[in-house]
Amino acid sequence: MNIHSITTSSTQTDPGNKRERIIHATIRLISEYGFHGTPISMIAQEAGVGAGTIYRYFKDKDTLVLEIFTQVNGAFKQTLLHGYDEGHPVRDRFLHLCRGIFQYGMKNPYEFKFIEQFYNSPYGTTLRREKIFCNCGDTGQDLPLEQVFAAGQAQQVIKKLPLAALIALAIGPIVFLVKDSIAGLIQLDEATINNTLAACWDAIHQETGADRQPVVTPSSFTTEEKP
Amino acid sequence: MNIHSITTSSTQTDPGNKRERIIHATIRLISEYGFHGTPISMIAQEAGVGAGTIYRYFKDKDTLVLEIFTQVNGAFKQTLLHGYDEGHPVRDRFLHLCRGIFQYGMKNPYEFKFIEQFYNSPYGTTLRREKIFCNCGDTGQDLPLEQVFAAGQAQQVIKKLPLAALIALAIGPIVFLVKDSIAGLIQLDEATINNTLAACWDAIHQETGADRQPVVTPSSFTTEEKP
DNA sequence: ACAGGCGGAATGAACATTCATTCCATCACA
DNA sequence: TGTGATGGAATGAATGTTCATTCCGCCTGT
Repeated sequence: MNIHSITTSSTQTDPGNKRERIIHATIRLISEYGFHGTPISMIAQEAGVGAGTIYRYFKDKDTLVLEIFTQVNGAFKQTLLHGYDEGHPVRDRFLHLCRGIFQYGMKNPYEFKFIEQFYNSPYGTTLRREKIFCNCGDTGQDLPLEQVFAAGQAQQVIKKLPLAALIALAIGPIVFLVKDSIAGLIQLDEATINNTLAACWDAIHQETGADRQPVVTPSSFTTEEKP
Repeated sequence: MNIHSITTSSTQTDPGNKRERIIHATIRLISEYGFHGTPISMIAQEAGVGAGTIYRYFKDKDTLVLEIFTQVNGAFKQTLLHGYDEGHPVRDRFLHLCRGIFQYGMKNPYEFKFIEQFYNSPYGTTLRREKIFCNCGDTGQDLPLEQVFAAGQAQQVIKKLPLAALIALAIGPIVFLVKDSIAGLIQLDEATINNTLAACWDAIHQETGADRQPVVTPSSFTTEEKP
């Protein structure tokens, strides 16, 4: 295949980039066909390696997928934190995270769908359950979304809803939209994205008397002013 | 394909019940393990029939699943229309439909997840794409959600966002929350459900001077919600 | 007695995993 | 520098398993 090239460091690390190729092939195929829908043979072909080679890098199919998930999920979370500033207002932090999810999905469609697939598999469900019921064993790498919600509730700018509901309201629409976009069902321009993210904020936003929209107040409705 | 419809008076045996059992077993298992993750043998065992019997009622596995999807999806849509009144205000109609999705998911978790699985499979994606690009071949059975959105936009009570975005904002959180609930990760009380649905409305709601709508009952017109 | 529904063993295709073999860069030695 | 030895990496045919589908003898209702 390759001529002498960069054979400098001898036989150690993955000359042909094979591990990388296997990983990418797996992500791409599983994101489309799911775990049981993508045989090892298909992965090998897509990666341009022999089937046996995969087992040189990964113990078995389960391990392969689990390892990829850990890596991809970690990178994803890392991406979200880029440019994230805890000092910013709650709304800004919220929008930053939501936009991050959005952009990650648009830029990494295969990884995004791979993560989705994983979370919706029995294994992913188990994992999520364990994460909730015993908060142990994690690096505290959790999405800072929870903290934003807590802060927002303390400031009374975010509705008093259970965490799960807030997460659903924030992330649900984004996942939905990104999937449609990836599938080629829609084309999103910048304005639509911004407006949709703002709408996610509207969903969780707790209105207070202080920040009511600066619009006309119908006098007929304001007869009672807090007796 | 066809089963002679039980030749006249067959008051006994088990003719209809078996088909039913096969269908339910398929829904339950596929909702959990996905299409490729549930072998025919597993379905047969769960249904309490021989593997061969399944082929007496369905041509092959694909047909089985497709037929079930058509049936379940139809019943689901039908459920949503129960008690639906086109004459009601936009917000009421919207909440009716959203609540319908929610309740259907809570009452029929296996069917709900089955539909999900199907829509997320390559076949489901193709189907959705066709549905969008050529609006042909359907019984006009579409979710009336689109009509609610159109009406709401005409009345300027719903944001001017692309249909896909509105759908994502409305349905995304519900699907998310129902899945969590089915997985046993959360327990939802009536108030939380109501508030979450209201939040979905907030997401798509276009504020005008005429309405401020904190969740409130008609009896008390207090616009302030703070104790 | 018999027509046809039924269960489940039979069948061949497809799958995950293994393994004997090939390949090739490096190196010892002349 | 040339030559052959060495060992890890790569491969795909081989292996045992599981799958979807078919087939056949049993059994039940009439």
